Amino acid sequence: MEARLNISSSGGAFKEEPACLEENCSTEASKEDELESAKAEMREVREENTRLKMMLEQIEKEYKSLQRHFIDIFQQGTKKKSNIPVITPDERIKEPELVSLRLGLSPSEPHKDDNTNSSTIIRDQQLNSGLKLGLDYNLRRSKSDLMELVSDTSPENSIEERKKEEAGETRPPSKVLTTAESGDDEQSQLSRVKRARVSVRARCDTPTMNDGCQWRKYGQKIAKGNPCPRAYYRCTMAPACPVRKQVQRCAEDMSVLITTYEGTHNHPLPISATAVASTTSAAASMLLSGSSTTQIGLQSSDTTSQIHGLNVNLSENSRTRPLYLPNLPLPAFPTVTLDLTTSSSTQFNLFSSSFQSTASFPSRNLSFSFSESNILPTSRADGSLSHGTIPYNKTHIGSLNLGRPSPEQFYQPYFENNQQASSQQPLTETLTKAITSDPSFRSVVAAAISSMVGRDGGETQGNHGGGESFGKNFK
DNA sequence: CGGCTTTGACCGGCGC
DNA sequence: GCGCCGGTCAAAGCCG
Repeated sequence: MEARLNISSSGGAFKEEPACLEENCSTEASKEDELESAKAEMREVREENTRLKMMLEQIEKEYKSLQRHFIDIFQQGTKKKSNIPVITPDERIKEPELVSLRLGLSPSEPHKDDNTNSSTIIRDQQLNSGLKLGLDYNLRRSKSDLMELVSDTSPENSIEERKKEEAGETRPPSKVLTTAESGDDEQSQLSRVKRARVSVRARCDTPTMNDGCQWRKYGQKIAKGNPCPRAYYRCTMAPACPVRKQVQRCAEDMSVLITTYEGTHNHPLPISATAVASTTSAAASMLLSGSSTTQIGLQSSDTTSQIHGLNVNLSENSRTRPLYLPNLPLPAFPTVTLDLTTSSSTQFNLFSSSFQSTASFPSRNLSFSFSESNILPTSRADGSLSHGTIPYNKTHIGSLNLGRPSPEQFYQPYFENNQQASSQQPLTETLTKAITSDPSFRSVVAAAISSMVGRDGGETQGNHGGGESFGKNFK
């Protein structure tokens, strides 16, 4: 703001101090002018402050409206599942790992005006600029399409596999991968996309996380730099499912379990597994979409910003590994990591890292922060959402718990206090549903993510398979 | 008995 | 070419 402290050079009257020098009297007069201008400035500041307060009130109203909607979803979910214990605020306080979506202002810090206002502008600008972004996992598909529903790190990949299936090819999972990796440049591109991995870091006491899928261990290795063995699992829900995962404990913090998913399921999944897979798919898609986006606007060093309450960490760490992955070697393929381990602020970090050859995959470091003081969203028991659901999920919800109980505990720190049916609902599902069920939420997340991905990120998303998975348009 | 885990062997990529 | 390392295979054993 321009300071208008005009120093008047006009002479003033010398009434009380006739002996004063002309210079001193001139200073006295200019002080009065200064006082006046200061008063005027204060008035403007007050008006500006009033405007800001009004804006803040409006934002708070929007936030509370969203929060009510959030709570409604949560309560409806708990009502339909009468055996689900309702989480009381006290329980939430007791459980440090309990995470809840904090989109918008933090209740504990509701007056961060600058961030809020600026982020509102950013959101509006980005939404007006035709943002295309999505987080849902496309529940509108037919059952046949479900064969390629989840972990759609690449729609092309799905098409490729579908062609193989149509041709009656039955290859061992490893053969499928190796076949896809050979060939011309286009196939090379596909393979690069195909090999995108999603790593999930979460505090977990059990050997593996319960992600809703059935896995069979097929190998174990001691990886260099980590005394903890790395276990290799293969999806056994379908005979030829190529999806694999690697499970390894973090060397620095043994309580942190690092699960890396790779591949695309070629079979329908239970809704719990769908949630996890869709979330990882979204992360992978975001990473892969970044292959054609620029880093304009990103700072060279790791940056944390707040956009609508989302802690967005942007980093260009294509060469530097994250600090909290000190013992993981740089993988040959782009990797997105969902970090659910931050206990203090309970952050949901999402970043990609680890590029071996070139930085063709721009690194992303998102940190979705969740406030402990908010209510954790719980999906409805019937999975009904505004985005619709698929008959498969409805008919298979009951079957989720019929099979052999998996020893895995997904996001166990949270779910250990909720051992009823709600414990079968992975956190990612609730988050996904919470986001996808509310356009405002989607806008908020869209603004946050788009600010990181860049303007062409949405377009790139759309090019990844006509709206499949993460590439769905928000509107 | 079927499915799973364990574990040593094997293979291929990569760097020197 | 050689060694290292990650990833996979497959036989053996375990378990419900």
